[in-house]
Amino acid sequence: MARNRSLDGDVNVAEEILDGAMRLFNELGYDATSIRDLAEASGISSSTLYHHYKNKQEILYTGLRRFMENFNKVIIPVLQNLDESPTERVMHASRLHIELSIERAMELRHVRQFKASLTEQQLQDLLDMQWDYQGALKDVIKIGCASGEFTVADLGLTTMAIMDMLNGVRGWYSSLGPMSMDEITNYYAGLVRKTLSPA
Amino acid sequence: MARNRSLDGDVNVAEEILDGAMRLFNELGYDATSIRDLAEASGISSSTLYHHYKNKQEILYTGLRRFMENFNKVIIPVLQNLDESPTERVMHASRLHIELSIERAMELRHVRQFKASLTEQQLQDLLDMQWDYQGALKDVIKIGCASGEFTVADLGLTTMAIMDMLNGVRGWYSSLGPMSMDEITNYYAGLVRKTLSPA
DNA sequence: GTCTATACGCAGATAGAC
DNA sequence: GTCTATCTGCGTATAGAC
Repeated sequence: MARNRSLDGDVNVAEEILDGAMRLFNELGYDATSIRDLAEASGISSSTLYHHYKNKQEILYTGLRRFMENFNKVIIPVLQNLDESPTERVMHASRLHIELSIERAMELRHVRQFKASLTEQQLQDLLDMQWDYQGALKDVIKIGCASGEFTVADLGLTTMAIMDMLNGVRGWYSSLGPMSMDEITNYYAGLVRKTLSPA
Repeated sequence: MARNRSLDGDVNVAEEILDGAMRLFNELGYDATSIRDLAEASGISSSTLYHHYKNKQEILYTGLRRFMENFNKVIIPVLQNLDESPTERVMHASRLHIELSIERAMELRHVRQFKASLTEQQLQDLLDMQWDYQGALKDVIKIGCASGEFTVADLGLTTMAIMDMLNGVRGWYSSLGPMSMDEITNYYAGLVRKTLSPA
C-alpha cells in the first residue's frame, strides 16, 4: 500500500518534493518545470521548498542521484551473482534494467541530457555511479568471454550498444500496441544474448 | 569551402538562422536557448528574426523537419537499392545513420524529446517522417527474412532495438578515446548484422 | 517549517521608424 | 527587411511574519 501523508503524518517532505519533481521533470523537461509547479505538486508553497533544497538544480541532482543509487543497488548484485552463469546474469539484468528505467521515470544514460543543468561536480558524481553499473556489466561480459559463453570483438562498444538498446525502450514503450512488459523484457533479454553469443 | 556571407552576399538569412539555432538547441537545449541567443548567433537583431519565423517554436519545427528530410533523402534509397542484398543494405544504412546523426546535430528518434515544445500537428508531421524511414528499414528486414538471410522473431521490437542502438552513438562518441568514426560505424554495422542473423 | 508578499531579471514577442 | 525601444508576464529566489 502506498504511503499516505495523512495517516503517517509527515513521512518526509523532502522525499515527497523529490517524487513530484522527478515526475514533472520527466513529463515537461527540467527547464519547462517551474518552481511553482514543483511546489504545487507536493502541496506546499514555493518558499517552503527552499527550506528543503538550496535551489532547483539541487532538486534535480538529488533526484537523479536517488534514482541511480536505487538502480545500482538492485542491478549490480544481479550482475555479480555467482550462483548464475554470465548469460543468466546478463539476461536477468537486462529485464530489470528495462523495468526499472520505465517504472521510475528518469533514466540512466540520459544523465548527459542534463549536462547543462548541473554543475561539473554534480555531473561527475552521477557519471561515476553510471560507471559503476557499466563496469559491473563489462566485468560479467568479460567472464563470459573467458568461459567461451560469449564472443565479443570490442567490449566497450558492445557494452554501449547494449545500454543504449535497453535505455531506448523507455522512449517508446507507451506508444506500443498490445504488448506486455514481460513480452518486451524477455525479447530484449534474448536480443542481448544474441548480441553476445559466439558468431 | 564553407559558404561565406560577405562573399556570397546574403545567401539565405532564414537558412543561416536555422543553422545557428539547431546548433544552439543541441548544445544548450531548446528552453535554455533564448531568442536573443538565436539572433546573436546569426548576427541579426531579435526582431528581425520574427520577420523570418513566426515564433521560436516554428524555428525548432522547421529545423527538425529540414534535418529529417535530408536524412530520409539519403538513407531510404540505400535501404531500397535493389543492387545490394538486404544484409549489405542494412549495414550500409547503419553506417550512414550513425554518421549523419552525429554530423548534423539533431537526432531522429529524439523528436519525442521535443514533444512538449511542438504543436500536436508539428509533432505528428515529424513522426510521420520518422515512420517513413522506419518503414523502409522494416521492409528490407522483411525481405531478408523471406530469403532466409535474416531470422527475426519480432519485427517491430527488433527494428526499435536497432534504431536505439544506432541513435545512441551520438550521445557518447565524443567522450570515447582513440577510435575513429570508421571503426565505430563498421563495428555497429556488424552488430546489426549479428542482431538480424539466423540464430 | 510554513506561510504571504515581493524583488528583480530575463523570457518571448511587438511597435513603429527608417 | 532591419533596426531601437519597449511591453508584459513569468522565471528563480528571498524577506520577514507567525
